[in-house]
Amino acid sequence: MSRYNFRESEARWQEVWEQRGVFRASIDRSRPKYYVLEMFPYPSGRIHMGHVRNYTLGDVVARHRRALGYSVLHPMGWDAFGLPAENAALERGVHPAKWTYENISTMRAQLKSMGLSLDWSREFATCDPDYYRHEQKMFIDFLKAGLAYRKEAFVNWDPVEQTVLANEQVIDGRGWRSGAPVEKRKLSQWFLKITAFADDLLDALQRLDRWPDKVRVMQEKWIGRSSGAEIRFALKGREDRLTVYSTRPDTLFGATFCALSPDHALAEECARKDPALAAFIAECRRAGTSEAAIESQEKRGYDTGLRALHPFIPGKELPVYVANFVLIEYGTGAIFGCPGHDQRDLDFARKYGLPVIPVVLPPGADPKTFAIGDEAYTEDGTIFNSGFLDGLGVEEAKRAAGARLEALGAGKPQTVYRLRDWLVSRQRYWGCPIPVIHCEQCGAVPVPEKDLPVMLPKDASFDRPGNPLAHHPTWKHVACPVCSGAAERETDTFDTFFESSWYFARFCDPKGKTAFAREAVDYWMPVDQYIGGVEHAVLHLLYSRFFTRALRQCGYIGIDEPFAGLFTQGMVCHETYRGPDGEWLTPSEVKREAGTVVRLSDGAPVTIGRSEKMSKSKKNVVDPTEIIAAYGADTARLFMLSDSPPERDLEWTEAGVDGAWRYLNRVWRLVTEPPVPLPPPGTPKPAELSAEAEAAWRAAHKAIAAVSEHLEAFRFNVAVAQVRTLSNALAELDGTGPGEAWALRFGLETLTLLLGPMAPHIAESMWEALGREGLLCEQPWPKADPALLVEDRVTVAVQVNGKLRGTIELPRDAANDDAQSAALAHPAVQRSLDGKTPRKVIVVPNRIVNVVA
RNA sequence: GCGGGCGUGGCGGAAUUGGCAGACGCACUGGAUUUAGGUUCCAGCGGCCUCGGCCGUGGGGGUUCAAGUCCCCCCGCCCGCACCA
Repeated sequence: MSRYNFRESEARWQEVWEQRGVFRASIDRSRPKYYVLEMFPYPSGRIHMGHVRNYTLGDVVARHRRALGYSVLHPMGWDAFGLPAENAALERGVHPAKWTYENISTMRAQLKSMGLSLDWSREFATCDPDYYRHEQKMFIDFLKAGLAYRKEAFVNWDPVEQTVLANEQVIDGRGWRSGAPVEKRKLSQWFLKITAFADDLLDALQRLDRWPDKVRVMQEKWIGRSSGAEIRFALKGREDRLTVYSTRPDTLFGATFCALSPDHALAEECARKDPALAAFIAECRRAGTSEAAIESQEKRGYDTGLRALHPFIPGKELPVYVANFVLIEYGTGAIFGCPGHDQRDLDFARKYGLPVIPVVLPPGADPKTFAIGDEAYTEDGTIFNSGFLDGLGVEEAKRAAGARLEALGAGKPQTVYRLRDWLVSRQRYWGCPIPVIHCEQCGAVPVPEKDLPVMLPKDASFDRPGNPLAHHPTWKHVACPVCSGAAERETDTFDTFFESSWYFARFCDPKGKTAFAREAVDYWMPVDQYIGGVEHAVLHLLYSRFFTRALRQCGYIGIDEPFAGLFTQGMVCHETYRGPDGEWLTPSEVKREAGTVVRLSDGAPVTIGRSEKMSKSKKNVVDPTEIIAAYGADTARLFMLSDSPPERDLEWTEAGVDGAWRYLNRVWRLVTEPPVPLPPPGTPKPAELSAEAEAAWRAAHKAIAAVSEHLEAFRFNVAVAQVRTLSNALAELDGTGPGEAWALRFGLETLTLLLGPMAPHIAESMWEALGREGLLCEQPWPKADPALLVEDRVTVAVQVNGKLRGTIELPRDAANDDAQSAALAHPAVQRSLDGKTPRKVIVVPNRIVNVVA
């Protein structure tokens, strides 16, 4: 018995594909184009199973589309700037560039071992100056177009490391490495004006009909368009006014307090005269900056002593608090509190003994007795206790209140977005330098185009706290491009989402002197199918949508939406293991033994934990390289596609990999050791087919139809099951009857073609073993004959009162009367009816007969 | 806290979108062949059962001739929340 030699085979086919350049993309106007893109990887060091899954899914799409006759673009590159490179520099003394490019070469080799149908000639890394020079020019164009600007914003500042921390690096108010209490600091930073496109980004979501609904909903919520009113409260004894935003101006008569964010200018002003308030504000700032942290903590406040005057009720004063649940980033950073109709306000009012005035009456409630208990009433109803608004519905009252505010000069209706402008400044070394020069005389001046790119200095030092670019002895000192006086470079670099917001368009012409060759971009864009993790559902995808619009406005490209189709894959998970001392163990450190799991080294008992996303911290990782070395890429790919639907989490199991491996060997035997010799390739269908031959022939056509349909719909697990169903049918054939050897060849060739996108190496070998000319990956996708998909006879279920009592065989499309009488004649039906006369019989042709007694 | 998603045998999952629940696998059980090689082949495999059936798609209610699928309420788990990428 000859075993399939995957090592020899995979290496050979990969070389053949590369030598013949079969996956090279080119503009070909005689065919429809198809651009398949998987989210490009961050070069962290080695590929992980998430990559294997992502790139397997994309490769199935790419190979399938190629077989369907499309001109396919399927490129690969590296999202190469980012924090981990700097951490490596700090921890191991490796330069970020060296670390990054070495990782890239390791990971490139790993990806190549997967046999992906990529056009490697288009590869680039975003840290290549030839890449990032273009985004520096884009930024300058954005500046000119008013899409980039500078303003002050709060950051998490680690006083020991002298650096800005990400929210995830702040743990319990302290820096993750230094342990020092994190300060909120205001820094002057660069922003991109994504809010300028808020309405368009929101409205265009409706047209992205090949995106998952959940992603569209997430983006919709993220943009968070709301209409309400801006209300300007007069302050007792002061000239200035307090501006708040509310989505519920209809509840203004129920207002019993106002509240400021701890970061509000007025709060800071009051704190200068009130040390206890200053202490309260400091405490709020320590509690964490993320929206999650702020909104889930206990509501607390501090009375500033200021009193706001109600715009509609003369003489009514509202206390002004500083409250920890008011976000500075949303609206105006100040609110009015209506405890009756907002849960947060209610919690706050109860805690501080503030009055609760209901102003929205639920339908059917009695205005004399209706009162608010522990729950605020947030549904629709009729306004009451509200002067001129009484009797209106919530929506009319919003409009009426807005109009009255405007008439009084105390506010106006307003639309507000949750979406904030994109802060792109990072105080880091390993990123694209922001091409601006700061001059005392001339202000912030863009670097002239002839001086681009602004390159990172190679000789930065990472051994002391702070931004290496800022410390560099010479790099930042330059002459002002306008007045030639002494000036300094901007030492901030771009957020790495900047690079990933346009790489997809660069792949159309990756070596061009300008960012985009219009001909190539116009031909290939948009991406027809984009594939990646849901974790990017909002930020990366929204930034890319914005960036594409900004590039269009600046004349770079002609489209708005970068990704016509989107697919978000699930995570790769694995069981977790803990040894006797509670320490995490990797799957390779344990073994299964008689139903339990023990440690490989000493047989100590191991506790099995639930399956979780593979992560270094829990050690539940399986290295793709080891799997590919042990089983081959095809087995790994097939397992990735089997069982779990691609959008759901996949559990990696040893048994599942074995199953995929056994299946491929089984298929190999089917092709190389058929029960009878196969007729030569191209033999015409014989006139006579045995019943078995006919069944196998039909099974092949059904498999073509089913696999095609499921591949289109991203149901790859079902497509794999259908391929297996075909191999089961072919294994049944003994080949001796009329036409059976022919049917077997037809079935095996079909099987090979269908398996091609999933397990491309073994499929090439099968094609060769079947004696066919040419490369399998260049064969057209097979077509199913619709006439062979339907059977002459069908099995129809027979129910009595909706319960299954048996089945009957009928000719296809039999008359309803025939179906009915056949069903009534069924012994089980007679038994169930027990002499009763059926009241009604429902016949669904070719499916079911339901006898209602 | 807010937002999003998911619950079907021991396990992963399937089910022409309202029409035979459990396709295809994994695990397991019995048998055959080979037996030191990540074998292969055959049979069985939701639960209960008086062998005629009864119960079963997280739980409870509803619509319908018919519900995993549609509607209402509840429970559990997972993910995101703006400087990780």
